[in-house]
Amino acid sequence: MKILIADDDPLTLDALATCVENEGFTTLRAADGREAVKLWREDKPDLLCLDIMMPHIDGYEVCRRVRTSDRAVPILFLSAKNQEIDVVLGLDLGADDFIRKPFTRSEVMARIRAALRRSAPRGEGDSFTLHDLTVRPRSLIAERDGKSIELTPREVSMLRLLHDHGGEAVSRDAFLDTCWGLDYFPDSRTLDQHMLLLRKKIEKDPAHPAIIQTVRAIGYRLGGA
Amino acid sequence: MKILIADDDPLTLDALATCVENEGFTTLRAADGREAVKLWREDKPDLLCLDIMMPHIDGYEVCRRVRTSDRAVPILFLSAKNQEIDVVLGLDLGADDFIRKPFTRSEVMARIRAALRRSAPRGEGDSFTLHDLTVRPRSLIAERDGKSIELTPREVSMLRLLHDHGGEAVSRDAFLDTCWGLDYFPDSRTLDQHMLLLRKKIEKDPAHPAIIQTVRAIGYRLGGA
DNA sequence: GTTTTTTTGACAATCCTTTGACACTTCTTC
DNA sequence: GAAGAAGTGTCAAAGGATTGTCAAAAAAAC
Repeated sequence: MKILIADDDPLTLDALATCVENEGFTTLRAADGREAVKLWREDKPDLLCLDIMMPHIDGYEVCRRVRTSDRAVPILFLSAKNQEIDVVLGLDLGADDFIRKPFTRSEVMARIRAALRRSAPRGEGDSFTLHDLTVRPRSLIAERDGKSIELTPREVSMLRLLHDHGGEAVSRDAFLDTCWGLDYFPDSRTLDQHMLLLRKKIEKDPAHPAIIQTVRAIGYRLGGA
Repeated sequence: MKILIADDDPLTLDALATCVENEGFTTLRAADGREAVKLWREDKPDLLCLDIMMPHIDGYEVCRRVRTSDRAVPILFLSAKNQEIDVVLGLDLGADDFIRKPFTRSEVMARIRAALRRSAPRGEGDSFTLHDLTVRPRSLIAERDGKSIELTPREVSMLRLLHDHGGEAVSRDAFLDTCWGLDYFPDSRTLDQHMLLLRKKIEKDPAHPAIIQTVRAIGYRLGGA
């Protein structure tokens, strides 16, 4: 998980970045708005923390530019100590939350985690995660603890369908509709067989699936937690 | 759209409620936490605005209680003028946003709309609650205190029938008609057996059912709240 | 043409439902 | 009140349906 932090005050920037890094995230640091936009383009962070008052391009403007091409990535605004945030403007620009200085370390992390949690089930785009697994559709690969697992296109498609339902059960018909053709005639064990292989690949204990749980008479769903 | 507003200061309560109503929402007004919980149970609002400092039950506690049976409904916290909000605690309890007094009318509405927007696509669908139990038909699951109980399709169907009668007794014939086929001939213990298993699953003390009460010579009903 | 992926069919394992026997409670009737 | 009737709770086990699993064939991809 990469988090972009933009602040023109070096002290604040460093304090924030350190705090975020200690929680296990990677950080991208930007000293002004222009750099923030550049870094966002290049590295596609999973979340942005933007100070509002910055040289060249202010936080609002960064948010506006990002939102023109990504309306999903969470954006948090930071405000200086005695500076009013224009909350209404921020929300209209698509901001997700606001953090007023002075802030505590735990408050910042709580808000970041909350924003990530809210945004997690979306992400139409590239990679997505389920449990401790990161799936990269373009590479047909899933990663856990740095080790990669090769997947087939159909398997990725199945995982994405599960992911997009975020914990809700997905019916067998939905699988066949989405991952196969609509007019498919499944009087067979096709779906089960694919589940079997998929579980053998991604589950730590395929006999007791933690990621893909079966919902009898319905289909399958992502395991809780 | 119903919005619950809880504040022990009548002036604030009225100002907020009026403001929200002018935007086309219906409001439920609560003067303290206890009333807020009661109103929530009865009317199932689509969003909650909770003052933190309130008599009897404070905002945190209201949030905690609501979250035990509904983890989806957006909850916003209000803070008095010179009063610190425990943001970390609030977020951990499942709050969605915080509004510090003094607030402007447009800020409040922007935050409310943003919270509703976020919650909309997560539409829990046709899930419903009975007592402290949240039933999610699509996953064949009931949840209490975050722990989930697996159900069968028939059990979900039985619970839904009970729920739809909201406290009124449901006849045994109605059960057989609705949850089984119409032309079913049950001179047997089928229904009782299903009630037995269902109670074992969802009742804290199956010997003394609190959720599913039997009405002799009629059928069953939801236990009084 | 070789390798990978997908599909199929047979069978086993599991879960859900139903049934029958019996115990228990509540209501009716004497 | 006591006895019987009706209604319900409980258990164990049978029956039916759904899903898991394997090996191997078919199809697709390289």
